[in-house]
Order: sequence, then C-alpha cells, then structure tokens
Amino acid sequence: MPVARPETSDSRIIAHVDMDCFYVQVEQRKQPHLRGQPTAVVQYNSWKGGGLIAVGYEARKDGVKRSMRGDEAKKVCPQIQLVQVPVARGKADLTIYRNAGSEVVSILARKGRCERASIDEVYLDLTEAAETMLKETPIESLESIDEEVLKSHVLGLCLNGKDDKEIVREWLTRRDADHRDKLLACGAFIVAELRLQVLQETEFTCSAGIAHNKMLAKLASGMNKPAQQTIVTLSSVKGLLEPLPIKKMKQLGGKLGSSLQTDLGVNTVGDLLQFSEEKLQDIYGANTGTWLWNIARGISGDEVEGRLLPKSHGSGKTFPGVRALKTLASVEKWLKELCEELSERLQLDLETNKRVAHTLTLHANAYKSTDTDSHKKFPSKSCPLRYGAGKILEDSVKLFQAGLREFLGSYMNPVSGGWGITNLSVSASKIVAAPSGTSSITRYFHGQDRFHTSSEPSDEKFKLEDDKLSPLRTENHSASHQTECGGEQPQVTHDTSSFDRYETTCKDEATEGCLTLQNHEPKPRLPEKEKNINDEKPSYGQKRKATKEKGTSSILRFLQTNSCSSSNQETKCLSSGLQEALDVENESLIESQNNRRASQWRYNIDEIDQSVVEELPPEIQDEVRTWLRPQKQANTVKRGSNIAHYFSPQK
DNA sequence: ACGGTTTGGACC
DNA sequence: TGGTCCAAA
Repeated sequence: MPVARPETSDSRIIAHVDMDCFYVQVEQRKQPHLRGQPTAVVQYNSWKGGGLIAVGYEARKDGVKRSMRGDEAKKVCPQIQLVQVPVARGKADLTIYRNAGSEVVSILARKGRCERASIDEVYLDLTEAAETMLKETPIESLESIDEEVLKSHVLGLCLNGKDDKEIVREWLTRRDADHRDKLLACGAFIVAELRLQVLQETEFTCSAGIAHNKMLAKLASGMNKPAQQTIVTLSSVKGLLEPLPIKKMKQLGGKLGSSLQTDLGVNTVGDLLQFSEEKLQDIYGANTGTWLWNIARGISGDEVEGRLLPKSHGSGKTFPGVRALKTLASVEKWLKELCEELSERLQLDLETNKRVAHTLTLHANAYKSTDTDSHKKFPSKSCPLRYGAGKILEDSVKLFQAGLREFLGSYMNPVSGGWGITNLSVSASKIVAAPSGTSSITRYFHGQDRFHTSSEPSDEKFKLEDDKLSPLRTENHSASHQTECGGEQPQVTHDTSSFDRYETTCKDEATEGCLTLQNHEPKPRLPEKEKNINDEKPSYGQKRKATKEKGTSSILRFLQTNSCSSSNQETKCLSSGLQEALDVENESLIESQNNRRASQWRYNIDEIDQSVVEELPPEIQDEVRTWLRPQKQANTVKRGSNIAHYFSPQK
C-alpha cells in the first residue's frame, strides 16, 4: 500500500481506464430498452427497495446518488429504472459483470502492459508504445486527428470555449513541446483509439486519465466523466495537487487520511508539502512517510503489474442484524452455497485459464451476545485447497468449526447459542499456472464431483483437535478428529444424501454463459484488423467511425503495425518460431510470468502437488509424475524444455 | 444494524 | 507463514 518508491524523473506513460457506471452499462447492453433512461442497479430489492450499487448518468442528473435506497431513488426520480443484481444460490452473483470486465480487459491489453485493477478499472503502461509512436510518427504529420483525441481534456491548457478543439490540436502537435509532453500526447492518441475499440466491440463507454504515473492517471480518469479522457501535463501537476483535498488521493480515503487531517491539520495535498520527509517518517514510519512526501509532489514509482486475471476468488455474504446465523446447521447451509459458487469459479478458471488455486481460506464475522466485553474477532483460517465442491465444503466446515471454537473459547458451548455469524466468506488464493499437458487432469478435476463422495478419509494435512467441538454435532454431523494420536479419523460424515444431490447438481452449468478473456481474445489477430476497419456498428459508433477512417490513417497504421509487438524484451529475443509455439502453448495463459514467479512455481509443484497426486487415479498419477520430475530438472538445468515456456515472459 | 461483495496489499 | 487490518470500488 503506501510503500515508498523513489523514481523522480518519471517519463513513463501510464493510463488509467475506468468504466462509466459499469454495472448500469452492462444491464443496459443486456436490455437495450434501458438505454437513455435513468437507470440504477440495485441489490436485494426486498428491503427499502434495495441498495444502489451503480447509478447511471441520467439518474445522477436527477439527484440519484449511490448509497441511496431504491425507495429514496424512486422519490427523487420517479421514472428511474431499477435493475436487480442477479441472484444465484441465495446471494448476489456478479458473474455477468466479471465477464463483461474481462471483455474490456482483453481489448485494453492489446497495447502495452495491462493491470486489471478491479472489475471495471485497468492500468496501462504505454511507455513503449508512445515512444515508438513518437519516433516513427512525426507529430507535425498528425494534422488529421481523431475527434476523440481532440476531445481530450488537457490539464493546464487554457480553453476559451470556442476553439477548444483547435487549442487541443495545437497542444497535441506542438513541435517545441517538452519531450515528456509529446509522449503524453502519443499516449492520448493510443488511449483514444483503445477507448473507441472498447466502444465498438463491447458497447461500453469508459473514461481515462493519461499521466506519468499511476497515481496521477487515476486522479485524472475521474475528472471528466463519462466517456472522456484527461491528460495530466508536466506543468499542471503542482497546481492540480495543491488544492486537492487529501481524501481524494488513492490511499488516503481512510484512516491514514483522517489522521493526516486531525493530527497534522493537513487538509489538502498542498498542506503536506510543509512537512519534511523525516517528520512524516517519524509519525507514520519510514515507508509511509516517504510515500506521503512523494505523492505530495506527484511522485509515485508504482509499477503497472502485468496481470489480467484475478489473484484470488471469493464468495461471501453478510447476515446483518437479526438475520445472523445462529446454528451450525444454518452456517453449513450457507457455506454450501458459497462453496458451490467458489468451486464453479475455480473450475472455470482451471478450464479457461489453466490455473489452479492452492489455498482455501474462510473468513467470518461474529458476535457474542453473552459477553459484549470481549471483542474478539472471529479468526480467519486456511488450509490446502482440494478441488471439488464437496471437498471445499467439507474443509470449509472444518475451518469454521476451528474458528468458532477459538472465538468462543473453551467455556461456551457452541450449540447453546449466544453467538451469531454476521458475515461468511470462502476464498481461494495462491493461484498459479497449471502445467501444460494436463488435459486429463483437467478432465479429472472436471468430473471429480461425480466420482467422489465427500466421505473418504482423505487429508492428513488437516487436523483439528476434537473435544470441544463434539457437542457441536448435530443430527447431520457426527464430526471430528483425533488430533495428536493420529489414529483413524472418522471424518465428518456429512449426511450424504443431501450431499449426493448436491454433488450431482453442481456439475457444470458453469461453462455456458461464461465469457472469459480467452474467448474474447481475438482468435487470430488478422480478422481483428479487418473488423476494425470494416465493421460498422450503426446503433453505437456514433459518428466516430467515419471520422476515424478518413482522419487517422496514420494512427491506424501505427496501431496495426504494432499490434503484435511485445512489450517485453526477453520475449523479443526469442526466435519467431519459438515465439509462435509459445503463443500456442500459452494461448490461454494471459499473465506474463517472470522468473521470480518461476521459482515460486517450482516450489509449489514440489511442495503441494505431491499430496494431490496421491488423490488422483493411478493412470493419471503416472501422467503427473512424468511431468513432475523431469520438469524439476529441466528447470534447473536447461531452459527451452516444454515446461520452460511457463517461465518465459510472454505476450 | 450494515449499501453488499470482492479484491488487493501491508504488516507482524 | 498465516492471520489481521486497511482501503477501494
């Protein structure tokens, strides 16, 4: 978070792309009759009309705000269209928004390094692309310029409201401009082009900030919305930051920002300038102190991570107030729903991205109605993750029981009540690329649910002390383990009848409507280009298409000739043949992987998969071992073997 | 008792 | 490390 990173003279070109009221746009694309109407996305319509989680711009004009209830919104704007978030398994299901986000990412990732920052935000490092453009395309030759670029907001540039576009054009093409401003101008072209592609291919609008670092780009992307872009020039930084309320800065919206205000009287970023680095370090520690000192000056060396896929998957739900869960049975019922969703998403990730998760974590919030004095938090617990909804549930229940016992202490009897769960979530993390040649394993994981019930005595890794939990057993659960003695463990024997029903229903309806990066990644790039030129989207493209075609041939050319170039030096060194093989091999592996990650991967193989192997059917075990061992050697000895592809930065 | 649900990152 | 806490959207 606030981690200091030096880097003063920063000539990178960084863009932050932010989708406009994203959930609303997704719903409006799904139901076109909502277009142009005041719309908001709401969840849990039951109470007070539900809570608004996204508000369209038409509705905002009428005074509808996020953090309003559906009912309030109706009051302010009677014509408002309230769309509910999809519900699956009794909880909000964000799948369609995640998938829509992936569509966007796959487009934005065509240029430079791309980091998926959230479901609807992306950072791009366009430094190389901008430099190339500057080198190969003399700025003064860009006389015909995209409408979209001309609509850019250039901070620090004085407009008169009349010749705005001409003034922007002049700035963009100034021959005597600062080198870094020229690069920004190139970045603006590239981003405008990307935003147009996003619009044409997804029908979504977005806004963007173009600056020399992530912090400033993020700041700028929100300054002119919707569907606009803002450039942070060198000369504008000081004037931009000085009057800016401290809370507007990325990491200062919380307690740190409050502390700055109340403890130091710092209300604007400019106020921060008064404090020496040492002083700030004294108060907030070396890292945070330096970080604060830097951001006050617009300095932030934060790198754009090349990451298109999430690092974890989670599924959770809150049970506020009286809805708190008070029995183990109800907790298990909800854990089952959560684990099903998680498992489904893990399967999908495995199939489409060839990734496997290694850690399962359970989080919960709870209260004790008895003693309000001990404010003990419900501890989160984790264990190795085993694939299959049944296993995940089984382990989650154990994790919960362990946490509950710790939470209550050894005095209280869990069955006697006195406690309530207000939040429950399961998540999967430590996700790494699965090796190639795992098709049969994928199949195995895929069908695992059908072959196994939850009751085999697996899992030595996971042990609980028993005793205090025994009273927890309900009719359905004769739980528990012996700990130390390590004797046979009468695993939790879930009521298998309900389990079987469960196992058979959870197969995979998943794959149906699931858009993933790969599915949208233009299969080959060739048809893509044609599409850009020829495809017309009458309802949507507004008039941009026409202007682009005749106005920016040079830009088009630029974009096309570079569309396959790699942003990574190492990759460039590979022969084209190898590169191609690598592309095929990693077709669905979006993330670029560096060497640091390679060693991490090797570690994981040795450490974890060994135990997994024993759970596999014999014939598959053989296959696993064939790539398990040689791989290790190939890794340390020579590169270029099959598996080395996974360590090569690609794309 | 809350907008709810998801993510990511830092610290120890 | 795992677990806790923070922050953001």
